[in-house]
Order: sequence, then C-alpha cells, then structure tokens
Amino acid sequence: MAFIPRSEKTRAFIIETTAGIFNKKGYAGTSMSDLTEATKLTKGSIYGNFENKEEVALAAFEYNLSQRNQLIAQQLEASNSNYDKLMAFPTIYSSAEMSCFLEDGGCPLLNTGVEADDANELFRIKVAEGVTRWKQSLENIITAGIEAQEFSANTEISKTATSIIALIQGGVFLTKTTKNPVLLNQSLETIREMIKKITL
Amino acid sequence: MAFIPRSEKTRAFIIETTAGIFNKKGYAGTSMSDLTEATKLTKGSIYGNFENKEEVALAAFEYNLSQRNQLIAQQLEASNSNYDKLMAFPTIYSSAEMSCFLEDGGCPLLNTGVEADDANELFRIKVAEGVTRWKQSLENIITAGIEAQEFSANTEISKTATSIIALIQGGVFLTKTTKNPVLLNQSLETIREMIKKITL
DNA sequence: TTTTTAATATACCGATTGGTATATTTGTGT
DNA sequence: ACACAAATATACCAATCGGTATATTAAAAA
Repeated sequence: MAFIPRSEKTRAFIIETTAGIFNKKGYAGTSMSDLTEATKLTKGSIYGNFENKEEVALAAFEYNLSQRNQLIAQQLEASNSNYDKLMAFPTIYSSAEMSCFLEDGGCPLLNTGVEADDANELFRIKVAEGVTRWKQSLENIITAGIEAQEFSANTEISKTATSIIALIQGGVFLTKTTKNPVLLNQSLETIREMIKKITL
Repeated sequence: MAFIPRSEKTRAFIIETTAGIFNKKGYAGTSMSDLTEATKLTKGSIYGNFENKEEVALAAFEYNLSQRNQLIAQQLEASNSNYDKLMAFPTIYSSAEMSCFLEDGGCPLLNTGVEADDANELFRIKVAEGVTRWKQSLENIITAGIEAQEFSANTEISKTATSIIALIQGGVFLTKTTKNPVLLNQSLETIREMIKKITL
C-alpha cells in the first residue's frame, strides 16, 4: 500500500525545522526524538507525513541543497559576463548570507557525502548527482567564456571546474574544523587567481 | 577511580580491527555490537580495555591518523629537495598504498572533521590539531625551499599550504562520493601546477 | 600443584531507538 | 449545529542502545 503524506503544509514545516539538525548532526546522529523536540510535534504526526526517518532525512537534504542552489542561482543571474559568473562562486562562499548558512552546519553536499560514501548508497548517489550538476554548470560557464573570448581557448575545462569545487569544499572543511575563517578565504583567493590566469 | 586498561595487546587488537569501521561508518553510525562482531570479543572484554565507546573511537581515530602520517613521513624521507617533498603529497594521494587506504573509508581527518565539527567538540579539536600540524609541515617545506632558492621568495606560504590541503581533501571528497578517480587526479594535477609555478 | 592475579565471558540493567495501531482533536462543508 | 474527513496525539511495541556487576577462564607466581 502506497504511502500518502497527509499534510503538505506540515510536511514542509517538518522539513524546514529539521533540515538544519540533519545538516549538523548527520543522519545517524539525528534521532526521531530530535525531530519531535524541534518541531514540537509527536511521532505520530511525523510518521503521518513521512514513511520513515530516512525519508525525512532525504527531504531535509534536498531542501538544504535547494536553498544553497537558490543562493547561487541568484548570484549568477546578477552576473553578466562569464568571468563574473565564475568569480561569483568565491564571492558567494565568503558572503554574509553563505557564512550564516555555513554556520548552520556547512555545505550539505560535503556533510551528507562524507557520511554516506561508505554507509548509504542512496544518499551517496544523491550527493554525486548534486556534485556532477555543479561541475557541469561550471564547465558550461567556462565553455561559454571561451566562445565569448573571455577565457583562453586552451583552458582545461574539466580540471578547472573540478579544482574550483575541490578548493571550496576543502576550504569549508578547513574553516569548519579549525574555526578559522582565514583558511576558507585563502582557498577562495586561490580560486580567484585560477580564474584570472585563464582570463584573456 | 581511574580507569586502567587491562591488556595493552587486546587494546591494540581492538583498535586495529575497529579503526576501519569507525572511519567508514562514523562515530554515531558505529555501535558497540559492530565492535564485538568485528573483534569476536564480548562487551565485557572491550569495556575492560576502554572506558567507553568514545574512547575506542578516539583511539581508532588516532590510529587511523598515525597510519596516514607514517605513510607520508616515509615518502618525505625518500625526497631530497624541498620541491620533491612538496611534490610527494600529490604523488602519495594517487599512489596504490594510499588508494587502498582511501578505499578503507577515506581520510580520517575529513571523515571525523565533518562529523564532529558541529557535534563533538573533543573530536573537532583533535582534527583541528591534525590539520594545523599538516599545514605547518607544508609551510616548513616551503620556507626551507625559499631559503634554498628552490622556490620564489614572494611565495605566499600560508595560502599555498592551505590550498594544497584544500585541494587534496576536496579531491578526496569528490572521488569518494562520485566514485570517479579522475576528480581526485585533476585536483592533484592542479597542486602540481601550483608547485611548479612557485618553483624557480 | 596450588594460589593468586589478570583478563574475558555471561547475564543483565534502564534508557532510547525506529516504528505503529488506535484514540482524539481539528478543520470543513452542509 | 452537525457530520464527516483530515491530521495529530497517545500509548504502546520489540529491538537495540551504551554500560556494568559478577562469574568464569587463562596465565603467572608461589
């Protein structure tokens, strides 16, 4: 028998109020009582809107990811040139909006990916999809920039995209664990240098 | 009353056989029954050698970290110039030894750091110490290389060290989640370029 | 060989885990 | 005001959680 969530409103409320908890404590580290405590709802209510704990976690992850993606899409729209679009990424991750997002547990891709890569194949694939989309969007910007003669024609597109993501995620990891914001800023500065180096 | 482990031999055995489990499933995701199952010991035996689950996890983390550090120290000794020493890092992380280590859960600094940064201050600090030591050792190599006139005198020491670590951890994250080894290799290639760029 | 000590196994503890069947409340249309 | 449906709360489940007191076994000293 198929599961039908009872209330879209309550469902959304649960996702919104627990997304930060999952991002901070992880899937295994978050219990149902954490969820009932945060939402002030009872277990019966949560299980009326979600099939099980995993489905709540999955919805929370997708919510966290979409929040991040919206923030990025917003900044990309404000950028005209492909140079500006590429430069938007280090800017976003040092911005106030993102830093308040980072304080709420950090990047959901990193958090979920690191926990899931050897423990939960479903989540691992979701993260892999998110990462691949991110890389693709970077490659699209670079390719467009080459065609528009903003970037050098012999730019190694895939490698550049990969390195930008790696520097961001590695930088986030460094500042989150050391609580030292300088380390992320240094990583972002290296990204800016990389972008300038491929710029004509 | 102070806790005294009963048998150093059994203690070491428990650490060695459970270190991989903690690295793969995380602290919250690993249960005592995981440990008894893997070691074929009973709970009484484990609690005779460790005060609690956290102490086992801590010892396992330190074991995993020391294994990684030994592998690195080994490769650094084999390098003569500071250039070779710096280049040893991307080499190590693409080596067969490390890749078999990576398949056993990935880098313990990344795994433990990401889980602990918002959930367990003790573990977070341990990771921060490991990261800081790593950065310091990179800075020492770069500084020595500048003095030996291997590297440019205006090399930004701290930023370079940070970016090398970020690219490695970010690259590990990318290949672990996507199961695509290319992404780590591209990140490592960018490190090699960075090193060549500061080389005289 | 016997005694003593060190280490492991057994058996249990209360608390919490994820999950469910059912009772109760809340909101809506008549 | 009433009936009906939708959604939440209550009360419970077996299983597992981390942890411990005690019994048993293995090893070392006498």
